[in-house]
Amino acid sequence: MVQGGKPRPMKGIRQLAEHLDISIGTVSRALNGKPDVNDETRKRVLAAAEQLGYVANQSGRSLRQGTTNVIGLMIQSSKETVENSDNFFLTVTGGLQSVFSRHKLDLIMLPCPHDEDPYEYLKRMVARRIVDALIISETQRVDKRFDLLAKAKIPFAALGRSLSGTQHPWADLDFDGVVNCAVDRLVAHGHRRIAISAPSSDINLGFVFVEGYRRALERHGIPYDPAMVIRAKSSEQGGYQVADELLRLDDRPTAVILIYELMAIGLYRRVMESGIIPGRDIAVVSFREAPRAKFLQPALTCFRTSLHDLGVELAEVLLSNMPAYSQEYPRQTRQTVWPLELIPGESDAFYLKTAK
Amino acid sequence: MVQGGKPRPMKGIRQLAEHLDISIGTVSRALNGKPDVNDETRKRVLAAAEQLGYVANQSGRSLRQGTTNVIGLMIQSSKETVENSDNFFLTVTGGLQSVFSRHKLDLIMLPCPHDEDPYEYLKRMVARRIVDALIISETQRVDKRFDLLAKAKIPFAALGRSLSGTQHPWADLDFDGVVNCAVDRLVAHGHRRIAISAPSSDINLGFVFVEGYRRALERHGIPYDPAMVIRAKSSEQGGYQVADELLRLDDRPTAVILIYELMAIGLYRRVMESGIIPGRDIAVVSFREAPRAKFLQPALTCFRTSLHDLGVELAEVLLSNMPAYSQEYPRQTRQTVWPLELIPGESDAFYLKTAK
DNA sequence: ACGCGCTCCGTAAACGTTTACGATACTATG
DNA sequence: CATAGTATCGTAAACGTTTACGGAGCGCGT
Repeated sequence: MVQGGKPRPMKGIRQLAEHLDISIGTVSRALNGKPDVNDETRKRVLAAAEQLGYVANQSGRSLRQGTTNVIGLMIQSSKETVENSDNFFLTVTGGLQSVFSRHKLDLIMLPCPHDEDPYEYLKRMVARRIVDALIISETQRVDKRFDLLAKAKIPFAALGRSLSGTQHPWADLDFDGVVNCAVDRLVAHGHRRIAISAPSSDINLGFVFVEGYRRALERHGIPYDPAMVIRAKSSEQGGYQVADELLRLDDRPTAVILIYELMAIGLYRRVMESGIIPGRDIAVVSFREAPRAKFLQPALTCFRTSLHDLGVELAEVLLSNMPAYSQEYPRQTRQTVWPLELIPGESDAFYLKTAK
Repeated sequence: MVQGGKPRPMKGIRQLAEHLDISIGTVSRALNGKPDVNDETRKRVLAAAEQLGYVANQSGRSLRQGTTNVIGLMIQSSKETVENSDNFFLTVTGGLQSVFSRHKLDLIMLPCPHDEDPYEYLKRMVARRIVDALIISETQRVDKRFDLLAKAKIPFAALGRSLSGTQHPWADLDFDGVVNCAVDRLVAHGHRRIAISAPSSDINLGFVFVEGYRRALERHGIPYDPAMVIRAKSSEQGGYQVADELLRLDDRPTAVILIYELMAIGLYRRVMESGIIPGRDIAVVSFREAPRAKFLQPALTCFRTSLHDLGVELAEVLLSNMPAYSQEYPRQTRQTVWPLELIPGESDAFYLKTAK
């Protein structure tokens, strides 16, 4: 019977060792599942650790092994993001964690303060060595952070593509595919004057979206008209504003593609104020489905995907780039575009009599 | 001219020291602003550190001083939270950071995985000693986490009150005040049959909300009817469901108080399906303003507050409980209820002809 | 000359782990 | 019986900091 003393506050592995009358090295090996330890003693150690509530001090461990078992997810939480993201991050985080937890990796979120430069913030976080690897989000078209991370030799992956070196690993929603599908559908309905909304910030997804739109038009032989691209915030207000600008045009579009579904709420509101009914007088197709807009009438045609699974994918992209896990997650491609599924509604259900 | 060698990869304070030909102790003191160092040498050290890109290894520092300069904000991101929180956390986080950054404290968010018990998760995080202090959110009515944190002697504050020991520091929205104001307003309009929605989870704010409602009714001599309390998720769907249940009642209420504004969207939708117009046939008052619902017609009567400032307040509550900062943030009270401001709309603007 | 206080700096211990290495006891093999 | 091999364990160094302690140099008053 070793069973000695009541569980006093545990100081460290040393106390645990002398409580068991075993050397500190063996205790460490037992706890970490190293082979050089007798099954019997390992059981004793684990039991005692459980009973005394011992857990390894992360600082000591990190200092020794140079690893923290923590993955960081940097989010900007810029003013626009806060208003729009609609729990985008929390959902993706769920997917990330479902993978990481299998490897005893913890995910923490690193919110960059509004008043700090994201680049400087990231630099600080990298320097602090509080995480083993990083996921960055809201990638800009050219994003200095990629160079910083590459130079610091810290494994990373991006949620969202970027032009800064295409060899960087990332996972991104399939903006190309979505906008292609939307244009195809609208053209098949007879539309040739199709407007599109783009985010007001210089986040890269906006460029990808508009470029895909442009190429899709080209494929159908429709000339690209810059007046058809409306920059607006990705919120209800933004949608309202988009509708406002479109109504003001001389040559009004017959269809509009929105980059974020919340915008549809504002757009519906504005066009209805002018007696225009979506799905009858104007076709509306929106990018990503938001739980919010399910109540729109007529039902919005939009695209859906599992953000949770996107998180899973992104986690695997990252792990394949971490030396300690790369053999477990082999990869041929380091970039993935994540597909979305069309949800047909009634907002683009009417056929336009082709003029020509 | 000390200026030697090109900036090779920095290993630690030791290399920095021998680069400067100064002892390692002095370098440390210089970097940390300790008094026992000549101004001249301090400048040299800081310059060299900047030039060589040296930053202290956090693990080493933490190990030595037992402090990390990191504050953790635990969020549950349960299924319900993910759907509702509507960037609640990101906004509060902004306020938290604006205070913490003044003290060189970094905030990280700790999202508890869906499949892990929050208590166990918190225990792990505490044990890891990755943070100096913790903020927990979504407090339950009885929340074991308070005992855990108290026993671990780690400074903490809660976003949301709890019954588990009223001496714990927290900041919370003024549910009492809001529901009182709402009831008063409705009663003044002649309503006496007032329904209320409550969250389906056992988060404490639900209890506070309903209890406040109950006391307010009592104050007006209106008997409390359990049938008037509808449990539902705090989402559009939940609002839809609330309306559904209310319409099914024999003795329908003439007014309803919602705990979350998003619910109003679903509720509007459902009652309108039955030809009932909010603000004419039924009075609707909602708790917290969400940017989403601004487009509702008729305009919703609800309550607004600055979640950013709530974050500031909460940060100060926490700091006042951390020994290193408590003299800078002295406090008489450790709990604060955060006020909200009524935004009158038209959804409760009609006067009921008092029956009696 | 002596002592005292002050400024500045170097030395070394300590924080809690992990792990390379060697030591011991025991088993199997010749 | 000698030797090699194996299983298990103890020892001690190392990770990068911070900081208590003491020492050197200096000025100044007695």
